[in-house]
Amino acid sequence: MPIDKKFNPGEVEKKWYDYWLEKGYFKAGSGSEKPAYCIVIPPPNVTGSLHIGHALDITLQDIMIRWKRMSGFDTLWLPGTDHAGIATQNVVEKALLKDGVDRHALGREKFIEKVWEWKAQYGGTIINQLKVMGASCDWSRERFTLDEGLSRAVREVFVRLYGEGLIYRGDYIINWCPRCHTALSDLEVEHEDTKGKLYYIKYEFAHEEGFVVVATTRPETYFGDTAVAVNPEDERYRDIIGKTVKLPVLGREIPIIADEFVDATFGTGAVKVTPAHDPNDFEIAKRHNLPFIKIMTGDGRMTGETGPYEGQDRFECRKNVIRDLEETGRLERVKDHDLAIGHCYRCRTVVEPFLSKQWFVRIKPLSEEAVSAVKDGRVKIIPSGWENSYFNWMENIKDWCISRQIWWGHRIPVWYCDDCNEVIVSIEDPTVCVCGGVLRQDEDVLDTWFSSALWPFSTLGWPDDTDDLKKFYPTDVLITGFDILFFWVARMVMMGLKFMGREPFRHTYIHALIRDEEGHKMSKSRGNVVDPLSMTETYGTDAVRFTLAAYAAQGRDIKFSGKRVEGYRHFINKIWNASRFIFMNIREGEKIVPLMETKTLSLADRWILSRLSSVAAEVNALLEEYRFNDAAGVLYQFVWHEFCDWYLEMVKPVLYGDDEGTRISAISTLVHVLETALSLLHPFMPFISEEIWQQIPVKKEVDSICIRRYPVAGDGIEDEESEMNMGVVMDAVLGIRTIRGELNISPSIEIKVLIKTQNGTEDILKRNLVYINKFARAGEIEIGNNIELPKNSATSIKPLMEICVPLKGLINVDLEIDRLNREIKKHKEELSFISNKLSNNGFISKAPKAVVEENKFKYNEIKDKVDTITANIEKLLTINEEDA
RNA sequence: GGGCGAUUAGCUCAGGGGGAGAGCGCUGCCUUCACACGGCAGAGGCCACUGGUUCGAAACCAGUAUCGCCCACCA
Repeated sequence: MPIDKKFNPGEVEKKWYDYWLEKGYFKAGSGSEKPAYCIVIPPPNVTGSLHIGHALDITLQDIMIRWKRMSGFDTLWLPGTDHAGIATQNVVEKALLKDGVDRHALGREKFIEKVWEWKAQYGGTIINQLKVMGASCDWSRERFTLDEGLSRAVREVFVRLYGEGLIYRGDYIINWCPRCHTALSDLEVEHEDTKGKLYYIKYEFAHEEGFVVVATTRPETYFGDTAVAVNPEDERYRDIIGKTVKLPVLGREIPIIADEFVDATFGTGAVKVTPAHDPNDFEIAKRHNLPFIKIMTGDGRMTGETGPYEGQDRFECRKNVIRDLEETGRLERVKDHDLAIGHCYRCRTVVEPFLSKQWFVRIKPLSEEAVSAVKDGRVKIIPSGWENSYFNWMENIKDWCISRQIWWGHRIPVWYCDDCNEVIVSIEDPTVCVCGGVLRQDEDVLDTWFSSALWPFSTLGWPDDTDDLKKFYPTDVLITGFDILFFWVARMVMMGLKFMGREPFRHTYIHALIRDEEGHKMSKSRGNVVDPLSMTETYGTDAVRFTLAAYAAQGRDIKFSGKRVEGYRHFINKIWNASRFIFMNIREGEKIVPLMETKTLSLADRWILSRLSSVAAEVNALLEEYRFNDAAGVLYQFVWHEFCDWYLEMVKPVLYGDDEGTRISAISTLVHVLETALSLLHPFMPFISEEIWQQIPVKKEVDSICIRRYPVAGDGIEDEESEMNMGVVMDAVLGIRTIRGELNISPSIEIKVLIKTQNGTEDILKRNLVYINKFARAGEIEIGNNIELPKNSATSIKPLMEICVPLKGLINVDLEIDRLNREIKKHKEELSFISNKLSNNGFISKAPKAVVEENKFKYNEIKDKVDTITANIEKLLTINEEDA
């Protein structure tokens, strides 16, 4: 029964993905009796395209979902996309600009229409790419954060938080991106260590001779100064508190005040206070009732408050200010100074601290509960190392600025009446004010992360009490990268607890970042981005998925390269060819006997079935703990080395032999192990496992491997004795192979082998002569407890046996002597190590009995081995002498 | 400034108180009827450093060094 010589991933992937969709296997059924298992996808940006980080995310989630689906759960993997306010607006804005269209000229409504058009055109891209990766999402439940339902959830949450006083509006210093023209939350600012300068500027007293020197990194902000502050304890400045100084150029008089905040040891100990452009100064100003003067516009240009500098760009202005101060002798000195400059996380522009009226979430009441949820285990963070970061952030959390001065997003559901100053906060759009006046909706939209924070319940139908919500909330696990732990994970916990009264997910598995081959972060500017889709085209999706899983050890970044994927493609190839081999040996029209009905299982059959049992148990246990790399490793080791290298070789004599009974058993075993192994592998490599499984010529209880029952220990046969006996046979084979390999005995030469056995191994070996014969290419094999070993021979000592290959006419005796000497050296080192232990009274008295016994046993074993090898060397030396 | 992580074979990394592991690479042999994207056999490591705990440490603890990351309003 034929199977293609080569595995062709491209064709197969498309075929089976379509098949799965058509059959509706990914659809969750709320009515099902099965227990629920749910994962919500971290919604990718709707304008985005799949990068390698997504690929990892998706692979791990799909492994969990496919595993649970096969394990009898009603699984829901809920997919969707995020409107990604600033990012999307920027993308569309740029595209329009290319056509010479400015968004302001277009107007708000028209612009938003354009974004929706854009979404319609490109929004499907990333969804299709998820499908290429094999993601088994329930596409019938796909959501978008700006959907009607989700928008309703957003309004509901806003209105309720406002009603409870947890949302407020006010003038505060926020982070402002002059390019995106919007406020940003603290999280959206990325600090970058920069080598900057500290400028020392002289402020002259207004009514007497002399001056005070202040130090600043942003000299251009001095136009907004409304005071100079010193520490009240600072002796140097005690006398000048209360005096006034004049600002250079402007001549405006400002007071010298005392405030505890000032660190006397930094700079000159005197600080310029710029309340509208610095968060600390803002606080100082509130304490001292200082005025707030805005010196910069929203796009980073200087205002009329800066006199001659009006209209200049902030950086240009800085240069000019420094130059002018220097020319007028007011720049005392300039010092190198390292500082962290904040950049917009969407466009990399330097952000400005900016006084502005914004909306905020009072976050402390929400964060406290979110902390307890993790502390008492309602939410488990895996790996647990991230808990500290989570607590640290939650405990130092500051109010969340949620308003954005952009157009694409959920518009804030607040209306103002120009006539009576009424403020209406409402879920439904109001038409007119109570006073009959005209209402005007707040111009701002909400932070994208505000809607993402609701994702685990808004997608399930909240605020309605839907069946999905009842069945699938709380979800089981959230899988994502650590980069959005605060942005998203933490906020979902807060919002889920607040509005559902339950945690949004029981586990959150935080995976590492994928880096390039050299360990650098992948970025477009660096040009080291690996495109996962071109990888799947080159190597096949299964290989990419398996690679990602195999490298996804907890807690460490993954260095990724095509070379590694290539390595695992070899594994795919191995699986394909092993299957091909099995199919080749099934006769035309042959009916495969179910394993349970076979009566003549050989040692090899029983051994591989026992191993299969252990492997199934291990894989399940490892997946339960999100140890993807270990699970992948166990499967790799089992399939390649145990199944292919040993078992397939061992059945060959049976398959080509003429004992029909053992052949039938072997075929049953082969098919059973193949089918089970493919099932175990399916979550990791869905396509090839389906392709091969579909071709296995047995009666199937289901139409796809993806809904087959996931194997457990009972799918094999636990048989310790067979594993032990097989170990003996393997030892014999390995011993002979070592001799052959190291003494370079050509494979074409058939050798004679003598094995001197002890303690019942004689029987085991005699019963399994066929294997030794084949693996060792031994013609004549003599086995027995009391056989005489010839002098002129190469030897290999294994537990319970001494293997002997007569050398006469085969090889150089010196070569064997060298080899044995090397071996004896190794053993002697080991021996002295153990003997040191055993002669240590502390060890004998304090170490566990079993450990002591084990060491004694080992000592004797190695001692015997050394003695035997020594004797063998003696014998060989005698021969050399005789020859000479 | 605070916190976290890493340091194990040439490379990439698992492991985690009693025998140093894997993959790739390397060396030798093998074009054997599933697979050369293969098979067999090998070589290769004071598990970063210094102390401590212990009968026993690569593992646990403390410190040091180097690298990386996260958080942070000292102008």
